[in-house]
Amino acid sequence: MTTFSEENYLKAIYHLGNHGQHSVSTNAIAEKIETKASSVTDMLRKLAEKDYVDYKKYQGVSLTEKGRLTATNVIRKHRLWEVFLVNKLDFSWGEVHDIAEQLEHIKSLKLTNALDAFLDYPSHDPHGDPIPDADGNFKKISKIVLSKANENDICVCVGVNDSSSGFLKYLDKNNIALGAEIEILSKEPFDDSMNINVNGKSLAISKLISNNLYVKIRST
Amino acid sequence: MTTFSEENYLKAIYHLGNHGQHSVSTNAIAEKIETKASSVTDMLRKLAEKDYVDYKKYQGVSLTEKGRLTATNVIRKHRLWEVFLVNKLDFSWGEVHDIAEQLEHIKSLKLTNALDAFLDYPSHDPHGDPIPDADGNFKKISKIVLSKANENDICVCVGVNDSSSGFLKYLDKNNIALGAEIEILSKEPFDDSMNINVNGKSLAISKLISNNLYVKIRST
DNA sequence: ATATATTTTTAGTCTTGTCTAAATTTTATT
DNA sequence: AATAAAATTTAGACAAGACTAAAAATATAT
Ligand SMILES: [Mn+2]
Ligand SMILES: [Mn+2]
Ligand SMILES: [Mn+2]
Ligand SMILES: [Mn+2]
Repeated sequence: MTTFSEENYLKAIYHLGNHGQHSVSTNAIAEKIETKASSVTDMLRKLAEKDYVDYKKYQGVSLTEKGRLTATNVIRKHRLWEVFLVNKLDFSWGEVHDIAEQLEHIKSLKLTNALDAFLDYPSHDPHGDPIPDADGNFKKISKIVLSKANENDICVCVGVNDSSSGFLKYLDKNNIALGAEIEILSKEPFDDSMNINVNGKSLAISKLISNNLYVKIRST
Repeated sequence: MTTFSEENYLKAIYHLGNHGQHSVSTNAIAEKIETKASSVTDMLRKLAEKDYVDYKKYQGVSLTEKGRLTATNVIRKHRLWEVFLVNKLDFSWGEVHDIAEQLEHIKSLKLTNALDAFLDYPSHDPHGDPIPDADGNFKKISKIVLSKANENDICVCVGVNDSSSGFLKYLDKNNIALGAEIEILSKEPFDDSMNINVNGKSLAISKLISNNLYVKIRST
């Protein structure tokens, strides 16, 4: 049985290592989890002891299969609960993350599966992030960051890279939600800003915005 | 902010003191929470320090208003989550308690209230226990223990005193659920057993059963 | 009233997860 | 290759929450 803290470390290693593929540095974990590097070292030894990670001193850390499965299960629960909060309890997409951080640690396989069924087996959470199945498998979708789209492209918003409530509020204010159609009117090479058309209104967005919005190109 | 452990102690004191009315002994808490008396003493000092309880050495402990409110809020969440699991996710009433023990510690007033609304403001949980409102107020219903009913009484099952999965399974096996109509056919004074009629079938039940079933007398 | 039994508290230890400060290893720079 | 810088680990401490064993207070029984 894993503790809350162990689960948070596994999740961090998973995300930092890009789906648990490559290994991760102590400092990166410390920064992500907002703790000290020495605390991370202690925890890595413990996780290695329990076979959740492969760890050799000074060499970084990577998830074992057991660790990867634990991490994806926590992520699965996190995202299912986010869907529940938005779809069933009418929360906005900016309000759900902190609550999901708590709910993701509830231990009951039956509950997770029942929730999944109750929500009609959603494939993505309210921020466009894919929900892994019980075996930790994601379906990959081909999404690009909006800044990579070209002039005259018409795209659909399919996700956000930054789920902070500040960014989400900005999007709400400008009526950009998942599924919104975005047309690239022009791109300004000097500062990488772009003019887009969304919901009939034109809008100038900075590089910071376009780098954090995922889209799918619909047509050209 | 209260920890999980603090909340469990407050809940125990609340229940043992009969809705936080009278004071509770160290040993009683230890037994309820399945911990040692010395651990209880430590925690009581901490809870007193934080003004959740009134505590004087060797004199037992009672909840302050702040403590009572915290306890009822945890109980509120526990019972709302039980309703959610049974009514929305189709869990049986014997499966929900352990999961609710986890969910009751999730901290979000907005979530609790949204859940309450989503469930249509239920007044009782799946075991017939009343759900307090946000201010910690219960509506009292007049229920008696089945053993107190008289021959020829016709009653409705409104709750259980023992929520253990063993007892609930016994009830399920005999088709006794909340709302079931129970007729007292006869009472045996020697061992306090009774013959009842439930759903057309007659059934002999021991004192242990009739002492743990709450009913309301419907007619005579 | 005194002795005995029970309850409760204290003292000291342990584990988990965190921290600071110091030591060590690795990486980068001259 | 030697040195400086950065990253990582170790050593030692602390708080929360638990435990055991011993001491102290309260309750019970003679
Ligand atoms: Mn989230
Ligand atoms: Mn999300
Ligand atoms: Mn319960
Ligand atoms: Mn209940």
